[in-house]
Formats: sequence, C-alpha cells, structure tokens
Amino acid sequence: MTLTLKQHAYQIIRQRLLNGEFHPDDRLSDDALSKELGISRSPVREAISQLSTEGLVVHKPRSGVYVRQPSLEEMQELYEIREALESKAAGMAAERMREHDVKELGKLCAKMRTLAARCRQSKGHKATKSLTDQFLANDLDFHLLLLRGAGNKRMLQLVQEFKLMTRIFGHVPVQHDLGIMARSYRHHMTVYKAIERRDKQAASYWMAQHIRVAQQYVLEGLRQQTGNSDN
Amino acid sequence: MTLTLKQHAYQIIRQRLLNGEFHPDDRLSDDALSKELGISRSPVREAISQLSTEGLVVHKPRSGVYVRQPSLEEMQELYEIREALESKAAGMAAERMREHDVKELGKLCAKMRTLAARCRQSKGHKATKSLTDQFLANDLDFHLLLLRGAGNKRMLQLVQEFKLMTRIFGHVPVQHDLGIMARSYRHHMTVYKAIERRDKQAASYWMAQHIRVAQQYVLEGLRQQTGNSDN
DNA sequence: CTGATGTCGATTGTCGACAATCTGAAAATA
DNA sequence: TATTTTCAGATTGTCGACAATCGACATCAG
Repeated sequence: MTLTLKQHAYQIIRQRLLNGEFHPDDRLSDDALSKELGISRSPVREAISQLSTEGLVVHKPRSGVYVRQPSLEEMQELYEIREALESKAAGMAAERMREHDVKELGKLCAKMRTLAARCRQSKGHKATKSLTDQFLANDLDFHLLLLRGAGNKRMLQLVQEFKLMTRIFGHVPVQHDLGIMARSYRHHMTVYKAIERRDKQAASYWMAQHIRVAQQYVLEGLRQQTGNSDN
Repeated sequence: MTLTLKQHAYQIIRQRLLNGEFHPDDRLSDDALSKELGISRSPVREAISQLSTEGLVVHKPRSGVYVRQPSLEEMQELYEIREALESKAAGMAAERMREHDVKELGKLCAKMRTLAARCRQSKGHKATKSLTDQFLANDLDFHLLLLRGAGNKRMLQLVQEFKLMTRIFGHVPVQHDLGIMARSYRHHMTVYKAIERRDKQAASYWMAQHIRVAQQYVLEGLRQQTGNSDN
C-alpha cells in the first residue's frame, strides 16, 4: 500500500512489456506515460531508467528510450549464460538440496509425464494451448525449485531476470507437440534422478544439455519467424 | 563531452565506492551529494537509483540509500556465480578464440612469471604494493581477454559487474606473497595451455579451480577481518 | 531537381520548491 | 525513574516549469 509511485510505474511498464503491448523500437515517452498514469514525470523517468539498466530497453541520449530488439546472437548469449548458471545450480542442488524438496522435484516430473500422456491422447499429438501453458508452468516451477535448492539467492534472481528477457524478446507462440514434451520430460527426469542420488556431475551435465536443446528449439523458431523479414 | 549530468554523477559516486570512501551502512544523501557536485538533486537521484538496481547500494523507502554490507554468504554467492560464468567462458574461448588473442594470453602469463620472479628476489618473498598491483592488473587483463575471446558480450558485462562488487565489498588490503603469486601463475598457465590446444573441458575445469581457490583466499581474509567484530 | 541550410515544434535533461514522512530528542505523565 | 507523547528538524518523494537539444519540414541556392 505504501508503494512509491516509481515502483508502481515500474511494475506497470514492465508488465506491459511482458504482455507485448510495446513493439520493438517503440519509443517510451515519459511525458506520455506520465499523463497516462496520472502522475508526474519524475517517477516515470526513474522507472524507465531502471528498466534501462536492467537491459529491457535501450536509452539513446537526447532522443528517448526504445524497446530493445535483440538480435539472434544476443538471444544465444542469454541462453549461454543460463546454461552456465543453471547447470552449476543443478550441481549445487545435488549437494545441498533438502530431501523434502527433492521429492517435490519428483512430483513435478510426475506431473509432466501426466501432461505428456494427455498430449499423446489428443489428435495429431498436438498440445492444446491450455496443455502447453500447464506444461510451461510446470517447467518453470521445476527450474525455480532447483534454483532455490542451490541456495544462491543472487543466482536465482539473475536467472529469473534472464528468463524474463527471453520470454519478452523471444515472443514465440510456442505450440508444443508430443515429441517436444516427451523429450523435455525425459531431460527433467534425468536431472531429477541425478539429484536424487546426489550425483553432482550428472545433474550439472544434463541440465546443460537440457538448456542447450531448448536454446536450439527457440532460436530455430525465431529464425523462421524473422527469416523472411527485412535486413 | 556531451555526458549527461546523471552519467557524470554516476561515475563519480561509483568511483568513490570503489575507492572505499564510503563505509558500509553509510547513507548516501542525494541532497548532500547534489550540493557537493554543484548540480540539482534529480540527476543525483537517478544515478543513485541506478547503483541501487545494480545492487551496490540498498534502498530503504522513506529512509535513504545505504552502502551495502554483504555477508560472507553473499560474497560466497558472488564467487559461485563467477565460477559458473567464467569457467563456461573459458570453455567457449577454447573453441572460438582467435589465434592472435591466444598468443596474447601467453604473453600475459609470461609477464606473471616475471613478476613472480621479482617477488622471489625480494626480502621474505613478500611482494611490494607496486608489485601486487601490477600482478592484479595482469590478472584482470587475463580474465578480460579470455571473456572477450568467449564472444559473449553480456557475459563479459555481467562478470565485470560482479568483479566490481567483490572488489568493493571485499576490501581486503591484499598483500601477495610468493606462494600466492606462484600458484596464481600456475593456474593461469594451465588455463592458457588448455586453450592453446583447444581443450574445452580442461580450460573450463581449471578456470573453475582457479576461481574456487581465489574465493577461499578472499573469504578467509574476510573472516579474519570481521571475526573479532560484533555479533 | 538535388542538396544544403535555417527554422519550428516536440521531447528530454535539469532545476528549485513543496508536502509527506521518518528520526531523534525533549518534555510530560505515571 | 521509566514510559509515552509531542514536536521540531531533516530528508525523501513528487511536482510543474524552463532551457538545451534533436528531428522534421520547409525554404532556397546551385
């Protein structure tokens, strides 16, 4: 309730970016936004400034801030960083994670299998939007739980930030099919089993593998999306 | 020359943090700083806000921003992240780095050996401040060159940020002796040789090893420094 | 017709001021 | 004396306004 107006503006603008309401290279005018939100320019400026240092928008002096349009190379960079961080996190989790949370990981894997089975029953082995969303949410939960299990708060925060960026930038209308879901389930299962037997190396290795596959999948989708575009 | 006042203020305050002119839990008053810099509060506020989102200072609403005093656990977290990122970077560098830059790495190693030899000749095998500084600068150059060789700009930026934090926070008056310098030289040499023969795994492994040793060294120093303090 | 130059509008960067809030100490009461 | 209340000072959060600067358009020379 005692939120400062800056935080308020920050959350709203960030949410809009997430929803895809701003297109790449759009200019975020603090004047317009302040009028729209019914507050002064100062808080809006500070909020936008924060988004700028977080890398979601780019600031051109004396011109304005623009929604970033990252290249495929930058997307690849983001995934490389996630691979480094999350694979190390998996290794750390194999050492430190509490038994209770490990079981929780197992339950998430079981849920994934259920969802994949539901997909197999559907026509053409294509997942519905709802099914895809549920699977993605499960995926996210798995990774977050594992990150928390690694016991490194700042690493958790970093990965969340990067994951946010890949979601904003790589606005691919993902439509999972059975093959993808089954493979994803297998990867998570392998990581889970490695953690269960406290195998640090295996957990780290398979997490890296998993993220690399996801990277190739998303980058491929982006290439098809932008392949027939300009440049 | 067309720097905005915000950027100007940001660089100055950041530099002061680096120099250790502010002590942990000090409050950064934008009012005082603006008067001191002879500019208005707005640019100073935005500069401080940026430092806040970067994590160098912490913002308490309606109270002020304070210089962070990270716990030993947080320092350890920073090193864990560096280990994850830089070891992956070393592996990537082994794959992608240009031949010319690899030779440059070798030169830096040679310089380290020279400095270590100079240290051996000094009395008690203790390094002078100048010698220590030169060695540290060399160390930094090595890591930066390797990061650039990995070809991931954002990763480079991230590591620089974290390295800055470890330098600010772990304000240990490092006084290298021969043992430390020799070991550090050996580590860098091992990484260099792995990259030279394009051995991805070895480069990654030894870089992780190197950072873990540095972590233990710094954390030990911090424990001694704060061991006889409060709580 | 093409390119350079000047002008106008719009937007940002910066400023000083005001109100809301917190901190700390002094005063008052039990 | 200890505890609570009050109050004053200082600091932050927010605001509206002004000036510097940039981009676009029109004008004009070649």
